[in-house]
Amino acid sequence: MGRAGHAGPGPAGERDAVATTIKDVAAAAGVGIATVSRVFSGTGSVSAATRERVLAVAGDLDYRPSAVGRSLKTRRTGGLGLAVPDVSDPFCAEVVAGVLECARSLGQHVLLDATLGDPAREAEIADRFAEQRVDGVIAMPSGVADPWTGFGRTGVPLVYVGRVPSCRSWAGKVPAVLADDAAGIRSAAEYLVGLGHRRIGFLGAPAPGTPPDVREDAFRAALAALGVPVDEDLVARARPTRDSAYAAAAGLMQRRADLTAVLASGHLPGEAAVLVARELDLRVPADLSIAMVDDIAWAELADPPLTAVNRPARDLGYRACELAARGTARRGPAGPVLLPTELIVRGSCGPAPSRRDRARH
Amino acid sequence: MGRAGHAGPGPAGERDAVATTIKDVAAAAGVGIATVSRVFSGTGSVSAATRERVLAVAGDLDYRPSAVGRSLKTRRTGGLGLAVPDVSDPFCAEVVAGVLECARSLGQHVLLDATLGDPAREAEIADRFAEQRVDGVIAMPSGVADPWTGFGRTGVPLVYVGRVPSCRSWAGKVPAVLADDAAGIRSAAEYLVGLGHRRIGFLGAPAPGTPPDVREDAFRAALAALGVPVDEDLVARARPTRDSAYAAAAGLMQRRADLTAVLASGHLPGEAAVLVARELDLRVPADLSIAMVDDIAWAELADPPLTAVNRPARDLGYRACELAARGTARRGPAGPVLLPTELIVRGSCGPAPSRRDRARH
DNA sequence: CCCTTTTCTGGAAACGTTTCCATGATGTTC
DNA sequence: GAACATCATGGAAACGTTTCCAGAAAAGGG
Repeated sequence: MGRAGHAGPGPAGERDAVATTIKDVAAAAGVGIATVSRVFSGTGSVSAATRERVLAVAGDLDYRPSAVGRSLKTRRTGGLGLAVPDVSDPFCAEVVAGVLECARSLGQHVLLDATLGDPAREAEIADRFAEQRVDGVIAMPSGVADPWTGFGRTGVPLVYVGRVPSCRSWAGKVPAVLADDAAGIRSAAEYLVGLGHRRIGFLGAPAPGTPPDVREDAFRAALAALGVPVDEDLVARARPTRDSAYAAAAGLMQRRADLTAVLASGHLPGEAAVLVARELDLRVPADLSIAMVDDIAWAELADPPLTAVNRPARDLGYRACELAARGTARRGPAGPVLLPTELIVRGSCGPAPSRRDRARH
Repeated sequence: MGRAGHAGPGPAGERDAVATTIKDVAAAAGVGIATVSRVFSGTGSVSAATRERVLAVAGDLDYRPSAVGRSLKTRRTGGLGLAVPDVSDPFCAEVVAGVLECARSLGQHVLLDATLGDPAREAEIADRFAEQRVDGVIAMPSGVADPWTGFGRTGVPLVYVGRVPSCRSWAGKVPAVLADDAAGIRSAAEYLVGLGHRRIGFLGAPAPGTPPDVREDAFRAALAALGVPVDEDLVARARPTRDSAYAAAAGLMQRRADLTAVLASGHLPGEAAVLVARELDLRVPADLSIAMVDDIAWAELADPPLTAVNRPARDLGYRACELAARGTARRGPAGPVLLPTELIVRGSCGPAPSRRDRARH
C-alpha cells in the first residue's frame, strides 16, 4: 500500500517499473515485434529507416532485450557454471580470473559458486547449474566423489580444471585442463637433490581414496629415479586448511630434526613450513631449504623469497573455459590437457648443510 | 548430418538430449502440467498419492524444472550480479566469498564479473546484468564514473561494497556497505605517532576526481588532530597496480631518506613498501616502520610480520548481499553501513629511531 | 440423503523472446 | 512490360513455466 499510494512526485516515473518489452517498442515504433527482434538480434533484414526508428524508440524507452525470453526460445542461456573449492584461495582465484577473461571474450557470463570441499554442497551447486540451464560447466572438484558427471550425460559440456576427482570411475571420460604437477614436483625434487639434499620432507594432500595423489607419486618417482631412498616417515599429509597444514608441518619438522629440505605440495603447506621453521628458529636456507608448489604473490615477499613451482592458474582457467564454452569438450576422450609448470628459483633453497654444520648450530 | 545418422548404439539415449519438460512428466504420470508444477513449486495442494507418483516419474525421467521458464513467468531470476575490479586481489576475493556465502543461504545464485578498473568494461557488465534480469546488483566501483545507477531507477536493488564512486553525484542515494576506512587509518596513524614517529610517509590512491580519497583525508585529519604537521611531500599516490605502487613507494622512500615510518593505504602499496625497504637495505622496524591497510594472508608471513589494519572483507560482502537480495536496499537513503576495522599489531613497527641512530647506521 | 464447504485437479492464458511463413512492395532481366 | 528473384514486414506459433479459474470429487453437517 505504502508504495502504490505514494507515487506522486517521483521525477521520472520509476516506482515499480515493469521493464519495457519488445511489444512496447514495437507499438511505439509502429512496427511488428518480429521487426524489433530482427533489429536487436541482427538476423534477417530490416530497412535502414526502420532500424533507425526502432533503435531511437528503444533508446527512449530504455529497452533492453530480456535474456530470459531469449533463452527460453533459443535454448541457450549464454551462461557457464564455475565451481571452485574456495574463491579466496589465491590459486582458485587466479583460475576464476582466467575463466572470466575467456568467458568475456566469448560473450558468455559466469555463474560462480564455492564448494568449500563439501560433497553435499558440490551436489547442490551442480543441481543449481542444471536448473539454470548453463551452457557449460567448469569444475575444480574437491573430493573423491563426483556429482558432476551428470552433465556429460545431458549434453552439457563439462570440463574439470586444476584437478580431477580421485575416484577411479573417472578414467578420462571427462575433459580436463591440468597443470603438469608431476613434472613440477619432479623439477623441484631434482633441484633439491642437485643441491645435495637427501633427507627431504614432503608435505602433501591427504589420500582418502585409494590412489595416493599425483604429486606424492611424482615425488617418490623423482627421488627413486635419482637414486635417493624414499623414507616414508618423511611424507606428511594434511587436509587443505591452514590448521591442518600447520599441524602436519610442525609434526614432521619436530619429529625429524635431521631433514635438510622441505617440499610443500601447495601454498598452504608452504606457508606452514615457513611459519614452523621460524618457530623452530631454523635459518632458511642455511639450516633448512624450503620449496613449494604454487608461485603466489607472497612467495616473493617472504624472507628469503621462496623458490616455487609455478602452475599457470590463469591459463588453466582460460583453456577450461574455452573447452566448456565451445563444446569442443564433447569430441572424443582426448585425455586431459596438460599445461607446463616452471620452477622459479629464489633464495629459499641452499646447499644441504653437512652434519657438522648442523651440529655446531 | 553426421550426428543424426550415427545415433545407433548409444547406451542410454543421450545423443542431443533435449531436456525433459514439465509436459513429459505430466504425460508420463497421467496428470496435468499444473499439478506437476504444484508438486515442484510447493504451492497449492496436491494429494499425497499424486505427489508420490509425480515425484517417482520425475525421478525416472531425470526431470529438473527449468529456471528459464520459471523466471519468465515469475519475473524473478534468483540471480545476483556481482562486479569487482579483480577477483584475484585478496581483498576482492574475500568480498566475493562473503557474497557467495550469503547468496547461498538466501537461495540465490551469483553472476560474477571483473571490471579491471575499466569504465567501459564496467558499463558492459552492467548492461549484461540488466539483460540477464538479475534480482539485485552488488558493485565495487573502480573509478569515478558510475555506470551502475541505472539499476536503482529500474527498481533493481543496487548496493555498493567496499568503495563508492568518487563522483559527487552519488551523494548517498545508493546504499553501500563500507569498511570504516577513516577510523582504520586513524588508528594506524595514532599508533605510529604514539611510537614517536613524526615523518610518516603515506602511500595512497590516486585522486583523479575532486575529492582526494577518504583515506588520505583521514590521514591528514589524524595527524592534524595529534598536532603533527602534515608534510605534503610525504604523501604519494599510485594507481592500484603492482608497478605503480612500487614506483610510488620507491620514489617516496628514496626522495625522503628521513622518513621513519610508512603507512600504506592498501596491500599493494604495502607490498611495495616492503620490497623497497629491502632493496634500500632498511631494517624493519629498526630503520623504518611499516604499517598497511588490509590484513591479508602474507602480512603474517613477512619478516617481520606486518602490522595491518584489518577490513572485514567477508562481512562486507555478506552484508552487501543481504541488502541486495532482500531489496531492503530501496527503503530510504539510510546512509552507508560502516563496518569497524581493527588494528592488528605485529612486528613491523617500532619506536622512531633518533637522529643519531639513523646517522650511525 | 441433500446441501455446503473443502480439497484436488486440469485447461488455458500469460511471461518476452525467436523464427517460420505468407504477403506486399521493390528491383532485375530479357 | 511480363515474369521472376529479392527484400521488408507482420502474424502466429513455439519455448517451459506459474497461476487463475472453474469444475469434480471428497468430506462434513444437519
